[in-house]
Amino acid sequence: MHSNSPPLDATERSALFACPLLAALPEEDREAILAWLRRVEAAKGARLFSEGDPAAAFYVVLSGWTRLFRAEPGGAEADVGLFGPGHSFGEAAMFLGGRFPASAQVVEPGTLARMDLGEMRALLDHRPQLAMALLGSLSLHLHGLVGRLSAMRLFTAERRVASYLLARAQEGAQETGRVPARVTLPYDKAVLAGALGMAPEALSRAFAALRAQGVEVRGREILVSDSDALRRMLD
Amino acid sequence: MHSNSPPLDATERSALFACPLLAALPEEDREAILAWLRRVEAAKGARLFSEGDPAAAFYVVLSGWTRLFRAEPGGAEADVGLFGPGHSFGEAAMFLGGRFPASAQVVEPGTLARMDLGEMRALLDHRPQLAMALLGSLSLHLHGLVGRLSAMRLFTAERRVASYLLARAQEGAQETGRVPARVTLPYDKAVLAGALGMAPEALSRAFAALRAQGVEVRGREILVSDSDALRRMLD
DNA sequence: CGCGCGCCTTGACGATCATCAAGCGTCAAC
DNA sequence: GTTGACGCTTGATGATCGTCAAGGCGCGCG
Repeated sequence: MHSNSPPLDATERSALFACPLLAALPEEDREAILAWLRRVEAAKGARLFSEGDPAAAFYVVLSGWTRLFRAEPGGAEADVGLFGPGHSFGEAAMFLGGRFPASAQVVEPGTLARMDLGEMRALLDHRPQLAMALLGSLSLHLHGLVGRLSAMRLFTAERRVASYLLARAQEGAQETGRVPARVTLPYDKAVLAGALGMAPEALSRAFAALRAQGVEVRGREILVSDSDALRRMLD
Repeated sequence: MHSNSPPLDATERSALFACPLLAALPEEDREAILAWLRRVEAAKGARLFSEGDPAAAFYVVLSGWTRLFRAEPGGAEADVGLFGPGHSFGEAAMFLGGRFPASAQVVEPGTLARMDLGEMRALLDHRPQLAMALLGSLSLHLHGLVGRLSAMRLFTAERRVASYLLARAQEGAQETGRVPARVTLPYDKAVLAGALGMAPEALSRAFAALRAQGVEVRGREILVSDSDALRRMLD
């Protein structure tokens, strides 16, 4: 850990090493990276970097949520990523000519680990495992974008929401088949709407339509009383 | 080159080494890869692999064009990539649990170089430069998808077409500012439509609307008589 | 030459979804 | 308790684009 950076607490450390980028690294590489990480606290709405900025660092989310998006001069924005604890973002900028192709904004306050890209590059030259870890991480990001892009063209807003709820429900319900499943949104509905590629109003309407399939929304708590009904929508 | 594979002609070799994946490699690594490549001839419509298939190989396009897409049970398809001479695809599957997340179909006949993923993995362990090359290649793919995804949400079909024409026009006109610029489509319009995220009918209508900006379409030949008019659309 | 087949265009229609605007609940501050 | 801010919902409207259907154009083949 860099000298002028406060130490990580237990939760933060576990998020850090849950990250695909670091999870599989040998102890030696982990420590080399740890030595260069800086802990960053970020308030809701904070901008970590903007499209076109010189790419100085990448981040691992320790707590909170951060979205990546591109903006138009007109003011419209399109989200291209949403990252929570144990997710990394910005690594690819290292290989893309030194500029960030998107902006990053914290949508739920929390802490992040910030890693200088120059230092990362230097480490990379002597640590083959690190390159493999990066390859895995980039592949995951690639896969995520392929899923997003195709979902947007293949599924209606309502189906995308149903799909999201199902994924979150069975990820929460490790304890097999609890009914009704409860999903707790970790961010504002407007954030979810952006991630699913729709306007907040469209998300609200999708929830309303899904009441017919046993979906009950109260604030950030969502009850899914009949997950089979949702599954049937996605055939 | 693998024993039971015919040799590459000059055009094919130049496409191969124009590929970002191979261009920056030291001579030694290039030859190691060359030794394992197989030349593949592909007819129009040929399926190289399908979504869900075990990921056996990745490809470099030597001539012709190949599209990557995801399909829905209902039959709808969403394109997630379109690759021509000097482009590689499928590398990421090596790190994604052994299955292709999308299907590949040849849309313009030609030849490809096929590289076994298992062999690639073996090479990777002893050749750090190869890992760096892969990182660059994946980053490029990532960047492409970010561009696609955001363009689809931020721009109308007509603007996406205008943007495509501009990019192709000034890429073709290395000889500064020839007017009118001529763009030749290397594939069917239906393929372009898919790549731009629209139905073929929508592409046709976009072309019709762009006649007002001096765009004249005759088959695969497109004349752009006033590229400034196009640029003005994209503010 | 005429026929048929792909590929593309054009028209008509409808579905989906963004946008604008208004209203409502919750919560914190005063 | 009232006020106001904020996040969300709901309604009304319109733009964009997908879909279905019909027709045209070029081209190879008989």
